[in-house]
Amino acid sequence: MAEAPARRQTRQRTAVAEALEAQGEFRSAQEIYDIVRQRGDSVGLTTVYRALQAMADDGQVDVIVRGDGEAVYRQCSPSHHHHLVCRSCRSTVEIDAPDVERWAADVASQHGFRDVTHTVEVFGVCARCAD
Amino acid sequence: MAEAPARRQTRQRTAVAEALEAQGEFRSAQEIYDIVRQRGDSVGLTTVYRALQAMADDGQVDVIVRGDGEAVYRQCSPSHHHHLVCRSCRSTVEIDAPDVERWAADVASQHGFRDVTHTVEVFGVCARCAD
DNA sequence: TTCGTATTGACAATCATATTCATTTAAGGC
DNA sequence: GCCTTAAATGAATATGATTGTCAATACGAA
Ligand SMILES: [Mn+2]
Ligand SMILES: [Mn+2]
Ligand SMILES: [Zn+2]
Ligand SMILES: [Zn+2]
Repeated sequence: MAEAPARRQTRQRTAVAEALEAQGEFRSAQEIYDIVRQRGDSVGLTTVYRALQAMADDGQVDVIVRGDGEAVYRQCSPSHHHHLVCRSCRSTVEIDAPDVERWAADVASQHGFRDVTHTVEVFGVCARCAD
Repeated sequence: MAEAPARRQTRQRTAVAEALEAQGEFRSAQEIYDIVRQRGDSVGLTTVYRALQAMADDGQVDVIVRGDGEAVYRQCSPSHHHHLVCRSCRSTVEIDAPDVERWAADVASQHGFRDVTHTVEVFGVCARCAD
C-alpha cells in the first residue's frame, strides 16, 4: 500500500534537526533558517521549509499553525501529545490527555466519521510572563 | 477597563452576516466575498475581511485556521463549543465537551497559566464522503 | 565506482491578509 | 431633519509566508 519514503541523510537536514534540538521551543521556518545560518551552516530557505515539513510528516516534530497562519515547529517526544503554550514568551509544556484522546475518537465515530485526527492546544500566559 | 466597541450597522456588514447565515458551513473570506457579490451586494474584499474579524471578535462567528493558513468562518451558536469537521466536504458538526473544557482549564492552571483559551477540533471523513 | 533519483537552492510566483488614506456614512444630540 | 464626529469603506498597494520551477548536485544501493 505505502512505499518507504527513503529519506536521505544530508548536511542540511542534520543542520535543521540540530537547530530544532537546540531551541526546545516552537520556532518558525524563518527562525530556524536564521539559527542555522548563525551556526555557520549554509542551508537554503526553501530547503529549511522542506526539511521541516518532511520531519513533521515523519512525526519527528510537532507543528502548530498559529492564528496568523505562520507554522511553527518543535522537536517533540515521539508519542502523541498536546501543548500548553504561553501567548507571550511561547514557552510550551507538553501535556498528555488520554481522556481527550478517547473523547475525540468516540465523538467522531458516533457521528460516523472515519480516519480521525484532532488538534488540541491550550493557550495562556505563563506564570513568569504574568509578572 | 474595556471600552464599548460601538459597532455600526452597515449595509456591508448585513450582507456578510446574511451570506454567512445562508451558508451554514465554514467559508473563507474570499468565498464570502464571492457569495455576497453573487447576491448582488457590492462589498469590498477588505471590508469582508474586517467584518468577519469583527464578528469573530464579538463571538458571533467561529474561526478555524486551516492547515494551509487560511481562516474559515461560520455563523455559530453563541455558546462555546467545538467542531467535528469533514476533511472532504467540510461539513461540520458542533460538539459540546464539558469534560474537555474542564480539563483544559485545569491543566493550564496546574502549570500556573492565566487567561486560558483553547482550540479543539476533530477532523475526519464523514460517512457520506467515505462512500 | 556508477547510476538513478532524491535533494538542493536561487529565483519567481502565489495568495491570503494587512496597511494606507481619502471619502463616505451611521448614530447620537440638537 | 440637521450637525458633528468617529467609525467604516474600498481601491490600491504592501507584506510576508509558503510554494513552484528547474538546472545542478550529491546520497546510497548495487
Ligand atoms: Mn492528541
Ligand atoms: Mn461553532
Ligand atoms: Zn510566558
Ligand atoms: Zn464529508
